[in-house]
Amino acid sequence: MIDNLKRISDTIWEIPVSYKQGMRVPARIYGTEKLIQELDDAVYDQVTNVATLPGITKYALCMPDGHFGYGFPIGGVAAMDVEAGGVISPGGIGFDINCGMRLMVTNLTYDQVKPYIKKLVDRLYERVPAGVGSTGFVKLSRNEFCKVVEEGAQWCIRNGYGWEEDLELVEENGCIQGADASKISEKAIDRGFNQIGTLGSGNHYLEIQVARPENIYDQELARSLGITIPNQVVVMFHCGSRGFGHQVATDYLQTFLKVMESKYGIKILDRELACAPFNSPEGQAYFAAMKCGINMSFANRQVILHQIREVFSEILGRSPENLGMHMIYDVAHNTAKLERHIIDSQERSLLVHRKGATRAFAPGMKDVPERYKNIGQPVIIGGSMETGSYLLVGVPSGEQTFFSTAHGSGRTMSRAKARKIYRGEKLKKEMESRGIYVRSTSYSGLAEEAGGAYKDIDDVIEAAELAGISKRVVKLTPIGNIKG
DNA sequence: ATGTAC
Repeated sequence: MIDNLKRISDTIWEIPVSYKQGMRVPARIYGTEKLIQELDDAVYDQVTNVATLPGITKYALCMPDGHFGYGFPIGGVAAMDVEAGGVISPGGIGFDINCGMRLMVTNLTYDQVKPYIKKLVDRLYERVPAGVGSTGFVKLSRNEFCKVVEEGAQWCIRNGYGWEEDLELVEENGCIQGADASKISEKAIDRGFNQIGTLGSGNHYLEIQVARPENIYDQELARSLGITIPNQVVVMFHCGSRGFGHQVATDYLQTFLKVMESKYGIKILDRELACAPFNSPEGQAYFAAMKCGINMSFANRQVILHQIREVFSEILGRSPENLGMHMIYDVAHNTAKLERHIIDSQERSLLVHRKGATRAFAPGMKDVPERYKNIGQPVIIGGSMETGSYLLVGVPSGEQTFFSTAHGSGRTMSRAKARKIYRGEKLKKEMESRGIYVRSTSYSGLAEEAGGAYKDIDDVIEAAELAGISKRVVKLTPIGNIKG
């Protein structure tokens, strides 16, 4: 397939509209030659299917961590012009609505934390429920849950889960406007109301990490983001909207399949790309329901953050304030958001689908928190539990991807294949011998997340930087991990 | 990702 691609630069590859009937725009895949060679052929099929969707603007994009997903590739970005019949598609957002990353610093060094790492991880494992079907300690009535999904992390702050200062460091200040609980099903409420403060399973995790001096790529940017001492300990976690978001996506996929062709005359190449015009009753209902998923996820991460502060405080015998447990940022990587972008020197309203892709706004842009205005929006990219993760910032040349970048390493093999190759018990021991203490709800789940089942995170980040869609600041390496 | 299937 690589021979059919037009090489735009070392890290940008294009599939022309002539590739497939119905493509409205070319597809562009980001990656080094090595990453492109490793890419599953199904991704080409998926990203070119996306290029046929009504209203798609400029390109159907796939980020350097791209891999096969439901309908859209994971790593997919598609911006739909809502004034030109553009659609909204759950497959372009993901079942786990507002799956995302949160990162917090401490004022502790690796040497200070090392003696406590097992205690910390064991206690975090108790206090942050993980695994399929786990429920949280926040007891809510169904009515109160409906408030949470409309108010997001702001509800949490009012109810004592976190600090006022946290909110400005969450995308959308922790509450996206326009969430409407009357647009979600009873079934979604049933699945979600006891899931606030839970990690989930699969690739969801909570990790204690170190910013080693040799892994800081830009000293000044690192300092501006709060990485100020050598071997500073930070806490990163990855989770989403649990069964709640999953149910919202399921509900509206069904709705869209019913009306898409009969009512709106939209023909698609893959049922998994079910969609509706953004400006239609069904499209608007899903948009408002999806925003409930976004807020549920912000609330989920806010409560987990609170739990982490409590655990560190308990184990280390100091208050969270005294431990300097301030947030760096919380960023979503499964959303569709209405944004203004300049297309061919004209400002347009675009619904930007980012599915396994992170918003990466440049310095000076509206919606970048005041304290990061001059350096750009922080981007948190979770690697595998063995290899490490990255903190990056958005850059002006990110305009080419509607200011989007990668979200993780990207899998290179199926979960089933990883289970055949790796053993969870052995992996746990090996990781421990390398200084990473890990707790997991399932050994098979652990095997699925082996570092070897993922692309090389360094390659992905390098590709994103060379392509000019984000700039790396620091690589963070794990010392403790709780695996969902 | 997910009460891992309606």
